Amino acid sequence: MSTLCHALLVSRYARAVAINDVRESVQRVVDELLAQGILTAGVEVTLERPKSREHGDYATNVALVAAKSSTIAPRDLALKIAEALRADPAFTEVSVAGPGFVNIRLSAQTQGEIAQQVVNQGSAYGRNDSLMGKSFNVEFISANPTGPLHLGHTRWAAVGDALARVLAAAGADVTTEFYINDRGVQMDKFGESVMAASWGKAVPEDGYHGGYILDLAARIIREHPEFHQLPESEQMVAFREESYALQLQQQKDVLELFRTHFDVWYSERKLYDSGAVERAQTRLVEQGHVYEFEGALWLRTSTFGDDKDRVLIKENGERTYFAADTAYYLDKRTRGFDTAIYLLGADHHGYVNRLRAVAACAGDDMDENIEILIGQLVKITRGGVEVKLSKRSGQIVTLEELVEEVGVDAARYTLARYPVDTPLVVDLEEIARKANDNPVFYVQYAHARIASVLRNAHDVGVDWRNSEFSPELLDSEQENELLGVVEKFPAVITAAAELREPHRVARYLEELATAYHRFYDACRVLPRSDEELSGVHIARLWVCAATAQTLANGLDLLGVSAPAKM
RNA sequence: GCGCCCGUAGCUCAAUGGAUAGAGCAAUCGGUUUCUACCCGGUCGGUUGGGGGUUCGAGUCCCUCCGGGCGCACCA
Repeated sequence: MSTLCHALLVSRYARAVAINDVRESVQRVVDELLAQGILTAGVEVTLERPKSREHGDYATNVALVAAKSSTIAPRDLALKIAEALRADPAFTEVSVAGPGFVNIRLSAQTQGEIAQQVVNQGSAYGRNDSLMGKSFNVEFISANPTGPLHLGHTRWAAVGDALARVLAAAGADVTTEFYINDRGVQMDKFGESVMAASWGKAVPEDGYHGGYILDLAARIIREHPEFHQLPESEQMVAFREESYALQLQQQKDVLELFRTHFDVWYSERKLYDSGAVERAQTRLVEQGHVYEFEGALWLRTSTFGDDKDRVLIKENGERTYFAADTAYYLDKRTRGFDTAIYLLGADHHGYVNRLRAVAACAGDDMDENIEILIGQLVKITRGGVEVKLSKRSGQIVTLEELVEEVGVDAARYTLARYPVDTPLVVDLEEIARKANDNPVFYVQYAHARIASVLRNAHDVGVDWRNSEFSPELLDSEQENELLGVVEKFPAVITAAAELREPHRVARYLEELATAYHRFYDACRVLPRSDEELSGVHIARLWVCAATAQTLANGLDLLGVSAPAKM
C-alpha cells in the first residue's frame, strides 16, 4: 500500500487531501538530503498546481529554493529529488522541467479518492484550521441611520459578509459588527428635515432631501400626531428619535434581505453612555501620548506615522468624532478581539494612518491588532450610461433598489468577485441578465446541472452511495482536471482568508464550474438506454456529488444560493 | 503641493516573485442535441502606461516619469 493511501485511511477526518500528503512526501525527501549533508539548511516545501496541465498535477520549486544552501546546481538537485520520489507508487510520473521545477503526476486511484472524501465531509469540506485560535471583529458599512443604504455601502455588504464567512471557514472566531453613527449634527439635521417635511415646509438646504424623508414624515405624524403639539426644541428631538428608530430598522431589514448578518449593532451613543470614551482617554494618557495645546487635548499620533496629531477634545470642551473612534477601537480590544478589521471606502483612506496610530498609542501592535481594508468606489452604469449617485439631491440607487432590479444572488456575487482595491464599474443591465455571460449564473447552472444528474440517477434506482467506488477508473483528462480543481478548495479558502480576499472564492468557483462542464461534455455519467450500469458510472456519480458539494460550499461563503433547478 | 489606491486584450476584470500573462463579453468558425445548449471546442486579439533597477526568474518588489480616482478640519 502506498504511503498516501495509508495516510488517507488513518486520518478519518482529514481536511486536507492529497496535496498535503504529496507535500509530506517531498518534505521527507528534502529532509533526507539534509541529513546526507547535500543540503546545509532546511527548506519548507511549497506545492502548487501548475497552470499548464502538461506540467503534471503538482509542481514544486523546492529545488530552486534549496539550491541556495547547496553546492549542487538547482537542476541537478531537482533530478535527485525526482529520483527519490519515483519510488512512491502514488506517483505515476515525476519529472524535472525548466530551471529545476519538479513536476508530479498522481495515479488516478490516488487522485480519485478525493471524490469520496468530499462527499463524506459534506458541508464541512474546505473548512480548515489555518486561522484557528484567532479572533476577529469585522466592521463594515457603518452608515449614518439617516437614510437608506446606497450602492456605496453595498459593495461592503457583499464583501464584508463574505470575508467574515471565509475567515470563519478558515477556523477563526469572527464577529461582524455595524457601527451606528447616531450622534452629532447629522442626526439633528435628519430630525429637522423630517420635522419640516411633516409640516409641509421645505427641508433646510443642508438637510436631507430624498423622497424617503417625506415618507418618514407622513408615517410619523400619522402614528404620533401629538408630536406637533410639542414645543419646537422637543419636537425636533421627537422626530429625530422616531426617524432614527424607523430608518435603522429599515437598514436592518434590507441587510437581512441581502443575507448580510451582523452579530453586533454598536451605537456610537453607547460609547459615551457606557463610559468607554473616558476609559479610552485614561488609557491613552497612561501610555503617555496625550498632551494639551492651545486649549485642546491632543493625541500624538504623529509618533506612529500619522501626518499630524489629532484632537480628542476641542477648545470648546466637546469631544471629536476621532475621540469616539479611538474609544471604539479600544472597546473592541477590551471585548477580547485579537484583531479589529475595518472595511472603509476610498474616501476614508486618510483615516488609515491615524487609526493605526491609535492602536500604537494605546500600546497595541499596529500591524497585528488592527487592519484597515480600503475599497475603491463603485461606479454604476445602466446600459453603459453612468448612474450618478447623489444623496443630497435624492438621486441615489439604494441597496433595496439594486436587489429589486438584479436579485440578491447576482448582486452579491458580482460585487464579491472583484478585489476591493480596484475601482469597479458595474452595469445594472449586465448583472441582471440571466445568461451565460453572467458568471453567477454560469456557476449556479453547473450546480443545477449536477443536481439534475443526481436526481435522474435516483429516479432510475442507481444507489451510488452504497455501491463500490473505484477511483482508479477516473482516468480521463477531464476527470483528472476536475478532481484536481475540487481538491484545491481548502487551499483557496486558506488563501482568501489570510489575504483577506474573498473574491478568490468566486474566481475559484468559475474555474470549478468550467472544469465540471468540460467533464460533463466529455464523460457520460449515467448509462445510456442501451448500456449496463458499470463501475465507471458509479465513480462519476461520486465525482458529480463531490463537485456539487464543493460548489455549494463555495457559494455559501459568498452568500449566494446553490439552486437544484434553474 | 503632500499622501493613498489604480493603470493588464476593443469592453469588464483575473493572475502567493515562478514555466508559453489568463477568463468572460464582443467578433468569427465549428461540435453535442439520449444525463439541463444558461454547455463544449477552435480562431482573432498583449511592448502588462513609458523608462531604469533588484535576481536564477518581475504584471507582481524598488526608483522615476505619464495618466486616472480619492483624500489632505479643533466636520461628522
